[in-house]
Amino acid sequence: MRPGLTIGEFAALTHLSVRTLRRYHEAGLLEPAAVDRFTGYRYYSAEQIPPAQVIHRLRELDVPLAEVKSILATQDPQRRAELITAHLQRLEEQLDRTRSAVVSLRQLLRPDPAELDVELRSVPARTVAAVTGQVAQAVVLPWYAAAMAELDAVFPPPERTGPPGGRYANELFTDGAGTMTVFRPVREPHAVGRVEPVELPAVDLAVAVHRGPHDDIDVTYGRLGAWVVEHALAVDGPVYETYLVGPRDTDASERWRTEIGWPVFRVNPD
Amino acid sequence: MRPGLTIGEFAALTHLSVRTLRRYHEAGLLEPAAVDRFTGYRYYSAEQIPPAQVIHRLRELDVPLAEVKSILATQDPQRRAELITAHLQRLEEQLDRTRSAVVSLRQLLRPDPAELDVELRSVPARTVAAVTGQVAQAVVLPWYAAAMAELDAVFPPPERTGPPGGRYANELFTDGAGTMTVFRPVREPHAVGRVEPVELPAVDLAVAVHRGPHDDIDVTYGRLGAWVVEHALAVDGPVYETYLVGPRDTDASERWRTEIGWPVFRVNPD
DNA sequence: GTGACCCCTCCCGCGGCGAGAGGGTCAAGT
DNA sequence: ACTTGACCCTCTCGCCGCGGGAGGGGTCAC
Repeated sequence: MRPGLTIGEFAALTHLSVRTLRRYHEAGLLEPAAVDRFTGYRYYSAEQIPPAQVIHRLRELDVPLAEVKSILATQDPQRRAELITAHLQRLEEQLDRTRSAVVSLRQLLRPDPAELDVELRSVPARTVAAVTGQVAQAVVLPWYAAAMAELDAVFPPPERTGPPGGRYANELFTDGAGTMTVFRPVREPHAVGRVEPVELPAVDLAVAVHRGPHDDIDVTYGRLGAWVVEHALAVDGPVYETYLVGPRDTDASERWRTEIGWPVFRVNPD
Repeated sequence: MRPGLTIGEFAALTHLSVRTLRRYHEAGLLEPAAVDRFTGYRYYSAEQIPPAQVIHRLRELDVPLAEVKSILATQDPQRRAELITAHLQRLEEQLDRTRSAVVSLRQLLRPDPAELDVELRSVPARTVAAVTGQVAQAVVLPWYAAAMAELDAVFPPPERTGPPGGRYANELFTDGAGTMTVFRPVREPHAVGRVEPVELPAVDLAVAVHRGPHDDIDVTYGRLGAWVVEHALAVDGPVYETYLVGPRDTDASERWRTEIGWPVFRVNPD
């Protein structure tokens, strides 16, 4: 009497490798229908083919094993579908990043980029309405969107005295986490919810304008950085962005204008 | 006199992390403009910002460091663009696989799949025109396309006596490498180029027809496998596919018909 | 001179898989 | 009953690119 399919047969049926099946057993993802107590041989049944395939597909979508496990453990198909769509959404975001990188790369490899106009500007201290937060790990964009929405809600157009902006710690870019502030100059800053009045200190900024969508904004950052260094300056402190024309103003992303301001100070060339 | 930018300053300018810059140095990807002989301090120059950014973008596209290195080492921009497009193409293929996995997953999670019609068929030995090869590692599809094209070229329509097919070792699916044969029954098989007459042995096949594009063909494979096991049979040997209606016949992929034949034998239930 | 930062090197962990070593088991043929 | 060869077992290591931490030294402004 055969106790079921051997691991090799099951591997052939599911198009998974033997090693992989063993790992899935070990991880508790796909328990063999029977395991011989004495030899340790794994035996599978035909009913295990569909779950094995589900795992296979999820892995092709780079769903981590732990998450696959929790998906399989979820009985409710509704809930299960949600978990899957959540992951698919993450894939979409990653795809967006990939697209950005391609655009950015093309820009970088373009033979003759137009000259970048950089202006040195001393900005006096000013008090603005702002939302500040310690943002971690890849939730930067959602946080930004929520903060900006809150700001917009609290201060309707007649209150606003200039375009919105943001102040971003450098660690945000290098480490993916750090302090960020989203702000807008308004007639009378006051505290509502997360929004509160904040005094931005006086700074000397090297300012350049990035044109178009933000896919390749890092290219402009880099060119601004190079300019700063070549002019014997050093950068210091969080960077400022001002959204002169942004997605809130026009759908035509090629008309967006983003002002980048990097705090600088003169280096003593001794 | 400052010898250049410190690694921390350079990190802020390029939005790369300090650790990552050190790794790139170690890997020979981005040599600092100067390294202090005594302290080991790395110093970078403004001219290194663009290459650093290129590396950054390529890494976002998951180009392995080794390949990034070879891209940077390539002087000829023409050649360089080729390397990059080659990688972008790989990304496209991966995207296709992802799409397939999504389709396949949906299919698997569908509550009530239609009954699968399976037929047991004894196929006598026959001699066909075939291209055979040891195919390795993810070049399966290109190899298939080339082999089929060669076959089509050698045997024009009047010579053909049936739809084309393939015979695929199971390891192809589990390990991604193995022996595959692409064949077509023709009036008079003869050797031309890689094409040669091959006698396919007689086999007992469990046969099912997969309808539609091949994205979710693994689902049909799994269901056929389950059927085979439930009918007290065991699978053995390479699987056969017959392309009743394929991309060569119609662009409407939902009308494709692929016959899957799995060699089986009766299990002694003693 | 002293403290606050910055920088250095070296080592480990992560995730999912392949690969190999070293050894036991199964089933068919002698 | 015994051999043989295919199959199965466990365990450990390597891959890739990055982060994190330990432990130690350098730089610079007060």
